[in-house]
Amino acid sequence: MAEHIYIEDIAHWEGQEVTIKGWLYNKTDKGRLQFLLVRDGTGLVQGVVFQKEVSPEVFEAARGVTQESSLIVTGTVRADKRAPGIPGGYELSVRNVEIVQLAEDYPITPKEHGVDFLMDRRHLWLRSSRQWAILRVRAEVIRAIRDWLDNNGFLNVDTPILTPSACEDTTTLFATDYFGEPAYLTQSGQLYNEANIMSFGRVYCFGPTFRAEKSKTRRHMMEFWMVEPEMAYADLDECMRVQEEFVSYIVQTTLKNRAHELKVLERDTTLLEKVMPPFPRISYDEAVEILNEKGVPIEWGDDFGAPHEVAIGNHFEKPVFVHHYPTQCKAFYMEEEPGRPEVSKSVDLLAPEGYGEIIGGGQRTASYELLERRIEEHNLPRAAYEWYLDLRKYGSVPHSGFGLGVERTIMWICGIHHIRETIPFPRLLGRMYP
RNA sequence: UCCUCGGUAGCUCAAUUGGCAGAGCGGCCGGCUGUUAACCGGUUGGUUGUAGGUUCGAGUCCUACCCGAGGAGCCA
Repeated sequence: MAEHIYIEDIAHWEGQEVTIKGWLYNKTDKGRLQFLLVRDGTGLVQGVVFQKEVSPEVFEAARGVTQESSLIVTGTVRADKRAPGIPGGYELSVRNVEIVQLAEDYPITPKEHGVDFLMDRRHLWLRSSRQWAILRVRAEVIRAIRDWLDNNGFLNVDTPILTPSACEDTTTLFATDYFGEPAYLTQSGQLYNEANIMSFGRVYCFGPTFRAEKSKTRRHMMEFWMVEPEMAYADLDECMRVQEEFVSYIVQTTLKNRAHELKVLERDTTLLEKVMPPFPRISYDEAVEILNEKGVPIEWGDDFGAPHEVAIGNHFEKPVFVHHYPTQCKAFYMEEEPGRPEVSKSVDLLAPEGYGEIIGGGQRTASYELLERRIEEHNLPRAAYEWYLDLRKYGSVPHSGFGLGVERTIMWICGIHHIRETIPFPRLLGRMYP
């Protein structure tokens, strides 16, 4: 009885008879020779079926099996340089083929398809090599995020998804009914993080966040995942130091553990390999100068649009910090720069290669009076923020934090064009199926 | 919300000035012992997004609507 193995381990089984349980990815019919490309979730391997070497029943099964049928193949593992697959280089001399279920008219062929067609069939599109590779990178990025934070003094403290009010005052919220009271899907766990650090020192929350903005670009989704570390007794410099260590670890770990997947994606990893601390740091003032020199005009005081982020990101080979944005561009809780209240202790991290902002963060104001004033200036409902003000009343400390957009990070690492492919079932403007 | 582009066979697309709606792929049948999105021969396949209008004649022109894509703003 042949042992059931997974394709990712196939190199360990050379010369032995094994069983692989999976689905038919593609087939080449050469008459008396059938090539079955089989996937099992861990990889892709070619089964070779010679008519002379199997029973007529088995050969008929191999000849008649259709794309995406579920099947169990048994055969001997053989090294062969010609063998395609992931990891490739090994193939199966097939002795037996058992069809579990014959798929009829699988709609997604190995040929070209349009976005609308594929998105309507996202539940099936996930089986394609490219999607498989991206989502395996996603899992690795998430694991790296948790590993680094867990191993560097951060405690995972969960923040609520249903919230009574806006965390930030700028963006649109998804509203729902909470037994007669309005409730909103969270757009950030940050304010709760700030409460949590006063108990735990360094914390992070990690979960889905929701923005009801009608953004229709390749970089936006209504539902996306964000990891938000927050640190007591950390200033802006410390915040940047943590970010560059964190991001470098995520990138290097993924390069190491997901090399096959990045190869499937034909990702040129030259620049990713250089993602190591320190990252260049420029002030908003310097960024404005660079932009105007590069012919992407901007006036001091304006926030960056996509073209500005891309231009600055492309100016450097590594991710670049832009710090001290104008106070008016950033959220109400940002700390002011002493002696220069028109700028805040904020920092964004912009990825190279045109991927734009992947982190937003900074030092939060520790002052009760300043926070109180800002809440007023932003016309926020004071009552909803009483608890948040309390944090400045009982042992306030300088503190900093940031939020990393998981999907944008995956886009950058995978080198892909659109954010919709970085999550299994994207929630986009006008699209919530499947 | 605004701007731009698009909707023709299961899929990806073509159709000249308004004049017989086509090709490749897929499917099916046949051939092939090394294919890598195989190849070769045959075959199947249409309410041209919807509703009106102009015209001898509309995929093509006009009006409205629906749907999709890309971008802007905003953001991660």
